[in-house]
This record gives sequence, structure tokens and C-alpha cells, in this order.
Amino acid sequence: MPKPAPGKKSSAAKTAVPGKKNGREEEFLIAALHLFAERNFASVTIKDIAHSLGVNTALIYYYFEDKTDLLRATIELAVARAFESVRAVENRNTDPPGMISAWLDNHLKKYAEIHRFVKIALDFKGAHEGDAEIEATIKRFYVEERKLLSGFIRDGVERRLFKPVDPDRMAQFISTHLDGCMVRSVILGDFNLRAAVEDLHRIVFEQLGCKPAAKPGRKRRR
Amino acid sequence: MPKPAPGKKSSAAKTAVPGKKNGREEEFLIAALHLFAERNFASVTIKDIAHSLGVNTALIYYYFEDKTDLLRATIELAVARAFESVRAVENRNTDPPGMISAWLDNHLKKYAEIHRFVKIALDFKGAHEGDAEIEATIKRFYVEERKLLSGFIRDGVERRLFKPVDPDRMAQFISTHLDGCMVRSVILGDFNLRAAVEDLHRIVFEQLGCKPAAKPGRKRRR
Amino acid sequence: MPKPAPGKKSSAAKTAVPGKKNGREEEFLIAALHLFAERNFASVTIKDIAHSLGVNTALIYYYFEDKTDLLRATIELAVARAFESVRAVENRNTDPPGMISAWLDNHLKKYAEIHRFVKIALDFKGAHEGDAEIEATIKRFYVEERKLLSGFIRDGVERRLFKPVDPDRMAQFISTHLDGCMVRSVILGDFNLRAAVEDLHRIVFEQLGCKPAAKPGRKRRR
Amino acid sequence: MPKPAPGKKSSAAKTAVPGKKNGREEEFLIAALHLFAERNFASVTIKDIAHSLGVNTALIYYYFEDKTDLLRATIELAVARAFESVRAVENRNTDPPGMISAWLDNHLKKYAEIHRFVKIALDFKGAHEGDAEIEATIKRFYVEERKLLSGFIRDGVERRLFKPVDPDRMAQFISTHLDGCMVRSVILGDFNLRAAVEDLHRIVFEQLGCKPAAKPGRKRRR
DNA sequence: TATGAATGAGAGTTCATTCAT
DNA sequence: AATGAATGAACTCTCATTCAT
Repeated sequence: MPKPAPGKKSSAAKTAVPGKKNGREEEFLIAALHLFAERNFASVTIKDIAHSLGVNTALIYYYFEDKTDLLRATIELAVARAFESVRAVENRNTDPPGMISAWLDNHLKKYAEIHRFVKIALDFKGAHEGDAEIEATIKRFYVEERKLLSGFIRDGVERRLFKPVDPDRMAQFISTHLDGCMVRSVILGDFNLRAAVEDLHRIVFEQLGCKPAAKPGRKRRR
Repeated sequence: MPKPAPGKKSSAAKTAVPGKKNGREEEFLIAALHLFAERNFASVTIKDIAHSLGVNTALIYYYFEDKTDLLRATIELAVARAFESVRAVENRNTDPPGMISAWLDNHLKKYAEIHRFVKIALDFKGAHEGDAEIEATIKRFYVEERKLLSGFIRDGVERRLFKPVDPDRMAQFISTHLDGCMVRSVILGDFNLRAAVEDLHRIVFEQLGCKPAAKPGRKRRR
Repeated sequence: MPKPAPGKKSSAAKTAVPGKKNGREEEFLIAALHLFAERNFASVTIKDIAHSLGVNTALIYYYFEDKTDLLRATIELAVARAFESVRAVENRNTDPPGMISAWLDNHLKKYAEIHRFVKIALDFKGAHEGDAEIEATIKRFYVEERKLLSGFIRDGVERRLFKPVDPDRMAQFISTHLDGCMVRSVILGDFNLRAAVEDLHRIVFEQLGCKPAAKPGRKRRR
Repeated sequence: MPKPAPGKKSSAAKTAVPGKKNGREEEFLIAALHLFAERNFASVTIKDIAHSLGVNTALIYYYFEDKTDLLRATIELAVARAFESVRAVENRNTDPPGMISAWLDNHLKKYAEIHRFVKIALDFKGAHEGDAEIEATIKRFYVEERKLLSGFIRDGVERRLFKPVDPDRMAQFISTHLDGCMVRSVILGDFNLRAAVEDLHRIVFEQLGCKPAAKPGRKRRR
């Protein structure tokens, strides 16, 4: 009863004030995002999160219902951030080949962001089967991602820049491979993400029958 | 009355490889393999495992040092099983294109096995950083996998069946993509694994400049 | 109804030294001191200690690292208390014979305190070999005790009140005998501590060539 | 019912076949004696004892009712052994001063035996209050010990070799001090047992008004 | 807002003990 | 006489969560 519930009920009400979140609340989300990505959901304790911000454990319960609610909000933040970077690509470039290149490039640059999301999404399954809200958020990410990619491809095919491939399948292929890259870089410490993305880039463009725009592609390690 | 007759569940493996270290120890490993793959290492309790075999919790400590030791043994089993199926491929086929096809096909058939391994390997990172033995076992799997695949490719290139691609990079590409497929099928319930593997198959053979052996490719869902 | 109103037992110490680190932490220490002295370290469970204070088991871990840390703190408290009483003697009396008498007398009065310390110290060996900190605390007690006693004796010898005995050896003798008394009173239920200490008193003063101050020496049982 | 109980009911029936015990049974007792003396009763596990003999854990239950029964039998063995050495003294020497000297000397030589007994006796209290049989055995040791010592002293007093001291009190004094020495040598790793016993020796003989028989007394460390 | 103190539930683990062979 | 396998009870410790302030 003493708790005045400032925007409770998960993060649904949070979008009432878009843009900057309440400071503390976002601090928790960011801290949680990092910790959940580094370790398992189960391995990260409420204490870990609170300590990493230098605040009291109980405070988390002022902002979030419980640990799962925090996870929910964290995943939403991760998805939002991943799209932020994707949207940036969308607005800057207009020719399909460039878009795809930019997007792959983006994966390299935003490695940490996307990596975090995949890791958390994967971890989520296995400890929280049943939470529909989280499941929906995750799926939304993948659906939008493919929509975006297949949009580029369809555009290129229509403008005869690409060979007549199935845009959906090609989008799926790219996106699946990128997930594979993410997984590998988690599992194998010495995985060369840059080289792997470059190889994907080359192969995709060969499939599309179109020379890539000679990416800078710095030195390879492996 | 509460004691539910020992040795009821998972008795399939009990008589599978007689003479080997089967019996209880392997029963535990198989039960653990399934549970760890389904849920997180942290989410699976010792009680869960014991109960799934209808035995007492303490019995686990008769066969394994502790929970981590059980995980270690489980991962070793998973790797052994994954190689079992791979070796089967190796011995049956001799022409490189057929080998690669067979191997991709194998991923489809042994989906559950490999999927379990990837899931556990991924989960391992984040809760057990530091256990060098487990880490080594996981890495061994990937190293051997790539060695196997690149061997096929090198062979095909030398026999002029394939275009002169870099065998290591191509092997890495295939193997990474397969991991991506595995992850997707965990995260996304409706992921069409068969279709994804077929697409990979087609693209790989295009890259190798060689028609695939017209796989049957049953109905596609997506 | 099962919760028996917090802070019921051992509330004596709660308000004993206000301003100091009293409150719960000290309550735990006192409860533990009594229990560890009564029974073995291993026999006393965390539950026993918590229950004796009417609080939850987990609360102990809020104040102490683990059970061994609690033991450590308990021994430190016991040593501190033992010195408290010793210091009291030191400040009240200045003539060496009186000091020694007072000190033996003190052993009688503070029987419970010292007895607890010896019991715990003895128990410590055999279950915790390796904890250097605890070992050091115990040794400190004995070193300081002997230093104190030998100081009295040296003083008396220099002032020609005592025969020229070796102060260190005589101090060791007294202190060892007192430990013997403590042990006996633990092992043998009907050991007459008072009589034993009186005998020591008499013999020591004979050794020092000096009449004791005719202690009252109430009734003897044995 | 399948258990044929070969001399069960604790060690009461064991004396039916005096002299050498059944081999295995005595092996267990000796192993237990050492382990209980080194560590706590609670710290020594049944597994420890069985392992130290290279046999199976369950075998212990063939010879002993349970762990406490083993302790009971162990204490009986310890007492028997302690008296063995005492009796040896009794038979070899006849002059009271020599007897006392021999007995103190014996403590030095049989240090390990006696030390073990005191340690176990002490440990017993605190984990097993209530076991009357064990308690009686322990008390018997102390009663007999004092009887023996006071016999020597009374003899010496009657023969005018000693001053007219109270034999019981002097015996108690000696025996208590020896316990003190034992305790010290457990608690303090660097306690010089030899020197402490020598000091006791000297003081006792001064009290008895009789020069000790110039003990060899090798070099002192402390 | 923020905290210190407290709790309940449950996890992993150990251990004495038993039972069939 | 001896063992391997199994069990139940207990213990230590952790963690999410709550409550009063």
C-alpha cells in the first residue's frame, strides 16, 4: 500500500513518456542488459544488478514488479536499440546493394548490441517458457528484421540490380547466418566475426549477381 | 509406496551399448543431456534429474562429483554422439559432393542431438566461465567439425569437382550457418529448419560450381 | 503464530554496550558463543543459533560470511571477554601476590567465560585446521595471558617478595594447570573447580616462598 | 534378519574372547581411535574410517551397531590401552618416588595414547550427552588413574619418604596438570610437553619434600 | 526515493545407514 | 565377510522478495 507505483504494470505504461526514461529506471535496464548478456538470466542476481549501480537491492522492486519483469523490460530495450541502429541505416542509404552492405557493416559495428539481444533471447527460452509478452517481443524483432532485409532485396530485384531471387528466403538466409555468427562469437572466444561477415557479404552478392561496393575490409586475422 | 520402482524411465539407453559404461551412469547422462538442452543449466535442478529417473537425489553424487561434473560428462557425451553420426557419414560416402550433401542431411536427421549440443554449449558460457575442461571439449567439437568439412571441400577442389575455393573459409561458412539454423529453431518456434538447410545446400553448391544431387526436399512450410 | 516475537532471548547484551556494534550481530555472537561452548562446532547448526534468537536462518548470512566466519567472530569475542576480566584485575591491584591471587580468583568467577573459550579453542583443532586467522586469535590469548602472569611474577621477584623463580616457566605452569582444571570440569561433571584452584594457589605460593592472603575458601565437595 | 551378529550388542560381548580381537574389528577400532583423536567425532566420517582401511563403508555396520557404538568401543580401547601402560609402570617399580617419576615419564612416552583419550573424552561431551555407557568408561579412567597415583603417594607418606600431604588432593593435582599439558599440546602447536612435564615433576617433588631421581631431561626448547 | 533488516523457499551437497547379492 | 548401490534426513548457503522507516 505505501508503494505509489510509478508506471508499474511492466513496461507497457512506460511508453507514456517516450524518449528519455526516468533515469534510474533506464540505469537499471542498461545494467541488466549488460549483465544478462554476459551471463545467464539465472546467474545474474538482483544483488549483482543493484550493486553494479551502487544502490540497494530493494530499490529494484520500486521500478519493476519482479526479476522477470525486469527481463521483459530489458528485452524490450534491447530490441528498441537494435532497431535504432537499423533505422539509422534505412535513412541514410537508398540503393539496395548499399543498404545490404551497410546493414552487414552495421552488424559489425553494433556487434555488442545485437549480440546481447540474441544471447538474451536464447537464454530466455529454457527458463521462461510461457511468458507470452517476452516471446512476442522477440519474435517482433525477427519479423521486422526480415521484413527490412527482404524489402531491400525485393527493391533491388525489381530494379534489375539483382538476379531474380526469392527475397524472403534470401533475407532469411542472411539473417540466419548472422545469428550463427553471433552464436559462434559467444561460444568460441577466438571467432573472427569480421572475416565471417565479409564472407557472408561476398557470397550474398554473388548470389544476387552483383559486385559489392569494394568494402574497406581491414586485415583478416584468420 | 512413494518409491516408484527404480529404473522405469529412460530405459532405452540402458541396454543400448552393452558392455560399455551403461547402467545408471549413462542413464543420468542421457537424462541430464535432455534436461540441460531443454532448459538452462541453472534451471535444471538435481532433483529434476533424479526424479526423471525415479531415483533419489543423493544417488547423483555417487556417480558424479557435483552438478558441474555432471555437465562436463554430459557435454562429452553430446560431443561423442555428434561425432558418431558424423563418422557414419564419413564411412559411407566417398565423393565430395555426396559427402557434403550427406552431412547437411545428417544435420536434419540428427537435429535433436546437435541442437542439444549447441544449446548447452551456449548456455555454458555465462554460468561456468573458468572450467577449462568443458571449454576444451566444446572447442574440440568445432575444430573437428571444420576439419572434416574442409577435408571434403579440399578433396573436391583437388579433383576439379569444385571451383577453387578456400576450403577452410567455406567450411567455416557452412558450419556457422548451421549453428545459426540451430539457434533460430530454438528461439523461433516456427522456424523451418528443413527449408533453411536446403537453401544453404543450394547456395553452397552454387559457390562450389557444382549441381547438387537433386535432393528430394519434401514439402516446405514457409 | 509460529513466529515467536523477535528479540526475545539473549536480550541482555542488546543494551549492554550501546553505541558499539551491538544489536543483532552481537546477539548472534553471544548465542553462538554459548552453543559452541556447550556442544561441538559441528553439532551446532545454523538453525540452532537462529532459533535461539527467534530469527530466520538466512539472517545469519546477512551478518556473517558463513558458519566459519561466525566461529571466527565468536572466538574473537571470547578472547576479548577473557581479557576484559583480566584487565579488570590488572587495574585494581598492584602488589604481585595480590595480583596472582586475584587472577586465580578471577578464573573462578569468570569460569564460564574462560571455560567457553578453552572448549571452543580445543574444538577448533580437529575441524578447522588451516584457518590461520582463528589460530592466531587463539594463540594471542595464550601469549598475552602468559605475558601478564609472568609480569606479575617478575615484579614480585625483583621486589624480593618471591623466591627467584623463572617467571616464564612459572607463568606457564599456572596457566597450563588452569587449562587442566577447565578441561576436567568439562569432562567430569563433579569436578570441584574451587578446590582445584585453591590447591594450585597454595602450591604456587609455596613455590614463590610467600604466604597467600588466606583466601576464604568456602566449603569443599571432594 | 540376515545379519548373523557376531558378538554384537556393543563391545560387551567382546570380552568373551579376551586377548586378540577379531582382527578386522580391532583394525576398525585402531583406525577410528586415530581419526577421532586427530579430528572431531563429527568431522570423521564412516567413509574416512573405511577408506583408511581400504574396505567398504557398509562393512562397519557388520561389526558395529552404528557410529556411536563405534565411538563407545573406541573409547573402551583407548582406556584399556592407557591402563596397559600404567600397569606396566606399576609392575616394574616399587619405590613411590620412582613410581611417580616413572608415571610422569610414561606420560611423555605414551603421549599419543593418552592424548588421544583426553581429546576423545572431551569431544564426546558436547555431541553425545546422554550416553551413560561412554560416560561411565571415561569416569572409570579418571577414577582409576587417581587411585593409582594416590596409592603411590599414600605409600610414600606412610613410609616417611614424603611430607604428610593429602594423597588424594596431590594425586588430583598431578593428574589435572597432566590434562592441562595434553590440552595445551593440542591447542598450541609449539607447546613444549617435555619441559612442562619436567616442571611438574620438579614442583611435585618439592611439595613432597623429596629430591627427584635426577631425570635425564634432555635439552629444552622453550 | 531509497535503505537495512528480515524472511521463506529451495538448491546443492553430505552422511549415516540399509539392502540385495 | 564384504560390497556396490541406493536412500532419507539434515545441513549450509543463496536468492528473490518484502516491510518498516
